[in-house]
Amino acid sequence: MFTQISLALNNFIDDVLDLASDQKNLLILKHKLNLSDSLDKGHWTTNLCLIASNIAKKNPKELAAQLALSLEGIEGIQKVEVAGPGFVNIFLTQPAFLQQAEVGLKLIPDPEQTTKQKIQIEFVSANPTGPLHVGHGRGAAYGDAIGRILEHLGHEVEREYYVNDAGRQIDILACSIFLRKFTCFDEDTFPGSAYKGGYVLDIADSISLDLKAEEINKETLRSKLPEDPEAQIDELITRIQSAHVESWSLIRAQGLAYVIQSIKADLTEFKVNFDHWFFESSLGNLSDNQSEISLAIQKLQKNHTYEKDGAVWLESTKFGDDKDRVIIREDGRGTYLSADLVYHKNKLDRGFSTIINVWGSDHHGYIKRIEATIEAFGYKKQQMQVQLVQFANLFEDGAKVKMSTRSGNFYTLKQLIDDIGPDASRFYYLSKQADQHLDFDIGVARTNSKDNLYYYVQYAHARICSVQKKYVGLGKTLPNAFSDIENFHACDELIQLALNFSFVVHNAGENLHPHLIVYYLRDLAQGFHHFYNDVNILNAEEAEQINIMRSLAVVKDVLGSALELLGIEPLDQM
RNA sequence: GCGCCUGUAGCUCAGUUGGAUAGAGCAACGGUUUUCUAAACCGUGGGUCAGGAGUUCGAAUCUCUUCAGGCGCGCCA
Repeated sequence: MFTQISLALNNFIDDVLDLASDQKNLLILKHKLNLSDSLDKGHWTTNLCLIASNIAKKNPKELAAQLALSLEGIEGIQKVEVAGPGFVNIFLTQPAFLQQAEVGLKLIPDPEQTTKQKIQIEFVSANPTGPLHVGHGRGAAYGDAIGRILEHLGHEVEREYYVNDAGRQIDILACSIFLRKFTCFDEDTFPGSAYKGGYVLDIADSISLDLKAEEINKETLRSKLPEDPEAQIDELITRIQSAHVESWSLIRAQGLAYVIQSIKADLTEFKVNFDHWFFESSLGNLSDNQSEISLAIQKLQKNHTYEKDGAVWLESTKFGDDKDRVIIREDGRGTYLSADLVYHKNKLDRGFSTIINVWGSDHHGYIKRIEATIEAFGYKKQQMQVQLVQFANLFEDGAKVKMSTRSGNFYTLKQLIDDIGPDASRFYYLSKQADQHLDFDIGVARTNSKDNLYYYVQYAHARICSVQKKYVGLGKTLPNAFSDIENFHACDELIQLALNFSFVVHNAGENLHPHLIVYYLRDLAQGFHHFYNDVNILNAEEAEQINIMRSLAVVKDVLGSALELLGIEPLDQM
């Protein structure tokens, strides 16, 4: 019916309203055809006449009366009412209404008709210097859900993880492993800027070297170190690197591989799979003037850079940034930005129409400069969408779970998954808009009651499965169509709610808001639980029962699909 | 100081891009089970949508402003 009605609305716009083409386009863009939020407002409702009256300067109620007349002739429409300031409420015949449920899962508007886009989502991209923690989990759940939703809407999606394997952080990791492996410091003198987590010891144990502990001069290593922790760690890196060239590169490579492997394992357990792992190191080095990074920077240097204080600056202010940025330091090394801007060029060169970056919200100041560099390379900044994700606070029994990355004492994603499972974790991660603070209460996620929204939703799905099983147990076959529907009204509200799935998915996809699906699931589950308590299904009269079972199958399918869009497996029993 | 985000019921949050009477969960109180899973359901109370001004048929939503909170402003990554 959506298609027929929206066709009629377009005809109305063309034939009845006499508009200039830009006014017409505005009207087409702004008017809405929605499922009514309550059945006494009909099944469908449109604000077309309200918008049109604004644009065409005509009386909305007169327009609405005209529109109502032209809609009433359409097959399947029972009556049309003008309501409020000029809404048009459309009531369908019961067969036409239920007919919609038969295609309940088919999205409207149909994805086949929308333009298919090639979209890339880059997310998580945590530095490979330790295990993923609960903050990363939120980005992982979010990016993956967005991917699923966009795929469901018919787009082609690639998921990518950007591995920062070239920077100083990895040197610090390697250094930490070395210091642990050969116990170069006591616990209380261990360098403050080194990684102290237990996993560093695990990595140290996993690496076998020819280097013997006796060959290391710990005295020299520890002597006259700078006070400043950052300078101290840099000095340690230099000393170890130059004294033990081979062992150093072995530790660095194997340590990195170990961490990446554990990150991959955690993500797999979390049911997040990346199509592509992009290594920063693959961009090459600035010292090699034929490397990807050098060539890209040379391109920028033709028009958009200048030298000052011995460094190379990108004129990012020309493209809307707040200040110009250094891309090559005084000492000739690149900045973090230099690699990152080349990475973004690389992504856009690969032909994605849109690239979505999921970043921690503390990076919001970074958006403008990346947009500026995208434009400097000749792309449009609108091709990149940045979605910020706030960190999640963990609570347990009302108290905040303390986390300290510095000491290596933090709640890992793995622990969370082991504790409440990947599905409940994902559900709660996605239960709030991504760029808002999230208070995640593990205690609630463990409980078996209505407090736990996750189980409330799953229970609705499981209950339908259970009724279906009983129904089949009575020797009956699950109906695959409605029958004799003129007077079947028991499930009207439930079906209307189920039909809204299409609109929720579109909305969630357009705005990159997976949390809308969580709230929709809650509403649909609630609608079902109300119904279930009101109606004794298996004692209903035969014809009625068939139609109820058919309706519930639709609701079950929608619940299942919605859960799967969040990466959650629907439960058949609990 | 500049920039971004936020402010909705006691608490945690939704609010379909400006629509009809602002919703839900928790918490509080009262009720529902010889019947398909009570991990459920029903009822009651609870609001100056932070304050103010503006835009229009119509504002929680858009503009301006005040107040309160968070974050970001490196030749760090």
